[in-house]
This record gives sequence, C-alpha cells and structure tokens, in this order.
Amino acid sequence: MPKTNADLAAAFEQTADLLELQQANPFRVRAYRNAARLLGELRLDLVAQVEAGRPLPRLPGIGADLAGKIEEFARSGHLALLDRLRRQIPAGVTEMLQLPGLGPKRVRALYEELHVTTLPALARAARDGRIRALPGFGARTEARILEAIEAHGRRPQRLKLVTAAQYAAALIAWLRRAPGVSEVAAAGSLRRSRETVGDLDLLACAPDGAAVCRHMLAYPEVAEVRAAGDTRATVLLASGLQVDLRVVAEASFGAALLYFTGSKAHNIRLRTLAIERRMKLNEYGLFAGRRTVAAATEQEIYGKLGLPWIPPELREDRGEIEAALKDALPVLIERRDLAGDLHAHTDWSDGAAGIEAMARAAQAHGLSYLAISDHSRRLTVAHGLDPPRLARQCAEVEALNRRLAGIELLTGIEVDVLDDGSLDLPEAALAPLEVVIAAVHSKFDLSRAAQTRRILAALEQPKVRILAHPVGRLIDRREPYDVDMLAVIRKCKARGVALELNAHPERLDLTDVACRMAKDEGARVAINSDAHAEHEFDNLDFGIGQARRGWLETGDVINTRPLGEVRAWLAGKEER
DNA sequence: GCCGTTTTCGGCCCGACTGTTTTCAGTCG
Repeated sequence: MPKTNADLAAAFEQTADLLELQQANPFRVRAYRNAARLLGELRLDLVAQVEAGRPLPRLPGIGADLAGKIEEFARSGHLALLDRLRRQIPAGVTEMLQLPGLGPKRVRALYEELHVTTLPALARAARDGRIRALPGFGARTEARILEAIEAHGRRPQRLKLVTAAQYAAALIAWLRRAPGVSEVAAAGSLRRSRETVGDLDLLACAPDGAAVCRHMLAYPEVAEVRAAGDTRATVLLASGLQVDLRVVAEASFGAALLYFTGSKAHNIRLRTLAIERRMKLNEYGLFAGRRTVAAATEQEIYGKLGLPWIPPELREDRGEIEAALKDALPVLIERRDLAGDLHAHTDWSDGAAGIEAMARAAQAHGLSYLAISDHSRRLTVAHGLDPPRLARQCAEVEALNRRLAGIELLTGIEVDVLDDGSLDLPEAALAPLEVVIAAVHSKFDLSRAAQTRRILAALEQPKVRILAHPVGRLIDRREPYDVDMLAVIRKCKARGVALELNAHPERLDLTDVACRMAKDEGARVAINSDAHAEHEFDNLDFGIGQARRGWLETGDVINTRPLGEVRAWLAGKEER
C-alpha cells in the first residue's frame, strides 16, 4: 500500500507518545506533534515529492532531522526510531494515554510498577486495589481510572458542527440567566467553525465566577462534574458531550475569548510573539511587566502585538500569523456575499418541497437565483429524472420564471457519473440545461488511480460546469473516496468547472484544506446548499464557515456573482 | 527537535484544577 501524509502523521504522533512515555525532552516531543499536525493539513503529497526525486520544500517546524525521517518513511514505509521505541514499550501502553486523567508520568508508573500493558489489565489492577498503593495515586484516582475505562469507547467522538451548535445554543440561553452575567459566548472549535467539535467551550462575563459555575452545575442535562472552581467548570452532559465553562470579568473578556477560542497552536504563536515584544499574553490580558497593555477586546490585543484582528476561522497556525504580519490576510467571504445557490432538489426527485416552494424559500434566505438540480435516472431510489421528465421539469421552471418576482430559477440537473466516467444522461438531454452538476454516487471504493481517472473523464464532458461534493464523504458515516485532489482541482481549473463546497453539515465537502488548494490553483468554488427541503438553505451558513476556514474570498466563489455574470460563466463565455 | 532583529546555544505558552499532599506534581486546555 502506498503511504500518504496521513500515515506519516500517525507515525510521528505515535513516536511522540512513546518518547513522552520515556520522559524525553518535552520540546522534542512537541516537535514530533507539530510535524504530525502539519502533515495532516498539508496540501502537498510529500510521499509523491520523494518518489519523484524532488527535494522536500522548506516547511516550518521541519528541520534537517525530521526532513530525513520524512524521506526515510516515504522510501521505506518505516521509521527506525519508531520501530525501536515499539520494541521498548508494549503496544497497549500508549492506549492508556487516551484515558482522561492519565498522562505520560502516570502511565509510565502503571507500566513500570504494576507491569500493566493493556486496558483490561489496568481495569483488573484498579479493581484489585493495586493502583492506590502506588506513590502519587490514591483511592480517588483509582476509581476515576476505572470509570474512564468503562466510559472509553462509549463517549461519542467529535460531534458534527450543527449538533454542537444546537447544544451550545440551549446552554448559552441557560447561562444567560445566571446571576450577574452580562455576556455569554461560544469559543473553541465551534467559534472557529471546525466541521466537527470535540468539547463545547463557553465563556461568560460576570463579577462572581463561582456563582455562574454553580448555575452551570444546575443545568438539567449535566450528568457528571469533572471540575468546578471559581473561574471555570467542566461537566459532562447526559449526551456525553464535555462542556468547559470559563467565567471572567468584563475587563478581560477579549483576552479570555482569544485564549479560549484557540486553536492551541495559534495561541502558542501569539504568546511567543508577545515574548519577542517583551510582553506576556495570558487569558487575562497582554502585559508589559505589571502594566496591562490590552485585555478588553481581541482587536486591542492583536493590535498591540502589531497584527490586524484575525478571524477565528483562520486561527489554526496555517500561515495566518505570517499573513497578518505582512497585512496580507484574506478578506474572507461572508454569508451576505452569496447571491444565489446552484444546487437544490425538489419533489421531482428526492426533495421534500415543490419547485415554487423551494424558490420562495431561497428568496426568503436572501438569494436572488436558484438552480433546480434534481437527481438523474440512475439514482432510482431518489426517483431520478429521465430525459422526458427532465424536459417537463424544465418547462415548469421556465413557466415559473415568468410568474415569480425577486428570484430567478435556473434549469439544471445533478447528473450521476457512471463507472467509466460517462454521464447518466445523453448530451441531447443535457444540452438545453443551464447548470449541469456532475456527481459520484456509486463505486466509492475504486482505487485512487481508477477513481481519479473516472472523475477526470467526467470533467471532460462539455456541459459539466460544477463537480458536486468532490470527495463524497459523510462526516462520521462514510470515508471520502480516494482521489488525487490536486489532479481534480487542476482539471477543474483547466475546464472552467467549479468545485462544489457542499454546505450540508454532514458533507462540508470540500474540506477546508481542499478549499485552500483550489484557491491556490485558481480554480472556482461554488458554495451550494444541496437543499432537499425549504429550511435547508440555512445550511449555507456552514458552507460559509468552511469556506472561511479555507481562506476563500468573494472572488473565489462563483455564486457570489450577480445572475448575469453567472449565466455568462455557465454558458462558457469565460475561463474555457 | 527547532530556531534566530538580543542568539548557532539556550531558550521553547501559561494558568486552573485535582488529588495527594502539608507545598506540589500531574494533567488539561
């Protein structure tokens, strides 16, 4: 099996765990973790680089040693260092690091003193009361370890953004009723619009933090209290979702919001920047000695660090600090920049509403045009359209256009890409349509080479103007299909085809990294709702969040343009 | 293990909470 950046990232992560267990230099451990994170986000396939005999580019946090290890892994599929570490420490030991409350020091003690190497063995040791006998451990810790093992695997993984947002809205409303609270905000990955959210991070502003924390503990959904103090509280909800609340005074709200929004990597960069400027940044403010330089707003703090305010979606240490220092941050797209939507379904196929209802809903969501793009015949479960039904639908769309005011409909189809890359409908049926969206809904398990060949062939079809949900994943339910994304993006660019950023919260496909890759290659993106019901135009908000994480600006997104320009683009009058 | 507008050596983000302790280490975010 060919290795990918993700395999290499996993190997570095594993190396970091094992080094940490050996109490290696913590900064050495961090170097491996940083490298793993970088690889997970990298647009460039380093394995292909090495195979092609090209030198590795200069990458931040990758010095001579790690570059050598990247080459070693790309050539051999192994890391000698990792192989050696694995011989020294049994495989099950790192699994214990996954348990909350157990870090490298305690796991090492359990392994060395009790010779525990698996989770079941750890549970036995806890039940036998052997753990409490170790120095630094007690009966309470022993009980928590047992609980953690039992909860392991039961706890939900990361939640979809939309689900986390729902939990957050209810909890924020509850916290607003706490004594003295003047403000409550969501921070963390929710504020950064990550496609999934692990924990809910909430921030409240009040003079008496302890009272707000107590109010939070009284929230009916709280199942377990992990920690509770005067300024912060951590609880588990009945759903298993962990919530971290932090309470601060108004004067340091900006500093706390900055700190609690993260990402951790972004925060570390900011604090390092503060040190270079002889200041100190923490969650209470930016300080020069004892003097407070800035604290009340994020804008002031960034300003005093010599930076413009950085939108939360960019705060991942993926180059935003460097861009900010050069005053070259992108002007990120906003929801109100979307003029129309180029992908929606009706009850002609698997949608829930009629054409007119969908048109009215789009209009109510501030859109001025909407493409009606139902499924094609091959998707029989969705009542896909054959040529005669498609022709009848087109006639109805055109009739509606004569009657509707304030919203213009475009004729279209989401046509299936068949196994060989040809389309599910003949050219004659597609010819009169304005918006032809090619979509893969089958054969997800083709090899990378075969899948890429298939999609590139579909992109050669002259009527295709949009590639739907380019990697086909369903978050938490279905892996993306294996495809050479860079090759697809370049073909889209060459053919004047837009890559869809499907805004359905279960898809959010393109990924943020792929959005940025498309931008860098000069390819167009279409942020589409793929709405199957009237309320689903709301999902465009999630598409915008994802686009912002991918550094997209108005000019990168085709459906920010007014209808006239979009029609010209659809007709192939530019970029072909 | 990385990095450089104090530096090629000596730094590397910073504070809260818990449990096991009598002053603090470990963990977490």
